Amino acid sequence: MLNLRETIDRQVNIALRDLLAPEEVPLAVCSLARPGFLDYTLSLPMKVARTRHQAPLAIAQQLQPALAGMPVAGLVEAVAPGYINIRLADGFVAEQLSLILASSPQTLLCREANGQRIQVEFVSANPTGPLHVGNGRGAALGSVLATLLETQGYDVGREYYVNDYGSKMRLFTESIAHELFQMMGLEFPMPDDGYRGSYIPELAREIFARKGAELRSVPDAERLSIIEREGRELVLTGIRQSLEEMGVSFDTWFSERYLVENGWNDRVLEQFRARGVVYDRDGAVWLRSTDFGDDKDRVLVRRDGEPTYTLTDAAYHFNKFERGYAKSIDVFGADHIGHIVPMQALMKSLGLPEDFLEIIIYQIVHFLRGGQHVVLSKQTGEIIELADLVREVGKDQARVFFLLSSADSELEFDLETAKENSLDNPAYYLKYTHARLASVMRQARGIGGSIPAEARDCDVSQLTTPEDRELLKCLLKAQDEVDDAARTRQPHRILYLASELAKSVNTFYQKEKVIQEDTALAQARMVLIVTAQRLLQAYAYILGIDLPEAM
RNA sequence: GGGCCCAUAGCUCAGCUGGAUAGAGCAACGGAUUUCUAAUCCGUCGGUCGCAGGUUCAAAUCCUGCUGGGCUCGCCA
Repeated sequence: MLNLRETIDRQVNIALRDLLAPEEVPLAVCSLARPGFLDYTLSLPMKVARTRHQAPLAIAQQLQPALAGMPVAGLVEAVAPGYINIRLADGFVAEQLSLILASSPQTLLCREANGQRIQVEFVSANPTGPLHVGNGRGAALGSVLATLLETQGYDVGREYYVNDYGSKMRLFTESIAHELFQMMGLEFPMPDDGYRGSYIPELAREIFARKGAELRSVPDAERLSIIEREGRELVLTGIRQSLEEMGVSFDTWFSERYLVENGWNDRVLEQFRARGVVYDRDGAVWLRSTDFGDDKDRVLVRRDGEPTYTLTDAAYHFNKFERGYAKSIDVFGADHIGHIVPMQALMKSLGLPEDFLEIIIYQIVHFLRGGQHVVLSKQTGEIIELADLVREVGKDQARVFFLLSSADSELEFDLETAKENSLDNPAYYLKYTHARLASVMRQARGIGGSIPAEARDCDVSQLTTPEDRELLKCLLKAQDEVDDAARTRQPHRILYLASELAKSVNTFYQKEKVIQEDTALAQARMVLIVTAQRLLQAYAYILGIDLPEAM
């Protein structure tokens, strides 16, 4: 599908080539005019009025004739206080509708492959327990962002970083061991900061059932590594499963342990040494990260010889780079907000490209039930596991509700509303709208009407009501909006676009009859409905939600 | 105290490269149903865009300061 702004800008620049000074050219960009209709507007006259010592309106009038000749233009008007409004030519609009009809929901909003590889890393919760409801927001944002970037032609890798090395993992293992050893009639002390969730005894029982005999026959040290391996696998299986239930899948599950055991830390440390950005102090190895914008230097290797997460993070991102990614977009929760500066300093100190790492932080989610804030704790009996949430409200409802606000804003997730079939539930609204359109198509086919596959001959001039024009506007601006959403990394905007489209469809539906005498108007309306449905499906594809044929 | 995020209608939130009268849903009130799905639609009510400066022909949008809320500041990850 065409990016209209780009297309129009190009034609504007050609039309005005001889009328603009070089420094004025960048100002010749159009945007969608505000109130209704399909006009694209150029505010250039007001921007150049001062340097030209002319009234904006006079400049607009002066440029108008040249623009009137553009292929995209139907009507070009100079209006006060100095805008030039460009109404699209009907033939051009019909061509756009044709492009939509010729596309599948998966390809409709897609641009050509650009050969660049981008990784989106998201969720990446420690494999020391099941996913928490809060992880759902990262799952939704990351998965939709990944698909959104694919529409822009990127080769996207979805990755989950498994933090299966280090002190957290040891605590996890020892917490299970404490339970498990009891079952075996042995003793193992519960670590001070051990994990105390009810899933720990469950894991212990599970491992005991599967590996009990083996555990009896091996020495203590080996027992712990068996427990660690088994515990990790069980937890990861659960995590993978609850993400799948939310419609989220990954291309790679990347192990931290793998990094460490395959010498990536050492490699990166050597690199740091070669670049002269490390020093030894108090028995530890430090990175001079303050040279790269950090507010303090960071320890890379602890006094006890163990690598810090800082070193492993450096190794991990260096590894991503070595795997051929031009960029890594990491999606983190608000508790990682303080990591941005140190992480970027790390990238700089490694000599990675300036724009290699992008970090998206999403703010916290508040859950509500019946208008009351839900306190997430086992004591209150409220659900805290993502899997339970998805089971309660449904996959699509969960995805949609996690996208209800921009990642930068905190989010209120109302569990009751998510289950309701009402207007304040966008998931149902989208589904209902699609089913309604599908029903119209069925009726049209039933009475021998044809569903158009081609719109080039569609007489767009028939579409004159505000409802017609509003729907056309939704269709034509779609690619521009999606490109913007991808560029600014704002997946939630796709949900808003879909809801806006659905609203326009329903308003149109209520006001205008589609199935009627076979006239030019009826044909044009049918094209409008079919393209609207296709676009709705394209948005749903990016959002990862399913739209039913009937409800 | 430092860093980052947020502050827009009674509530929850959108608001794209600054542009023409600041939008949506909910809530409140009033309408539409012999009809292609009323699980819908229309209308009314509702705003000093946190405050104060600045830049600009033009600021919710950009800059500075302030106020309030959130997250975060480990040789944990």
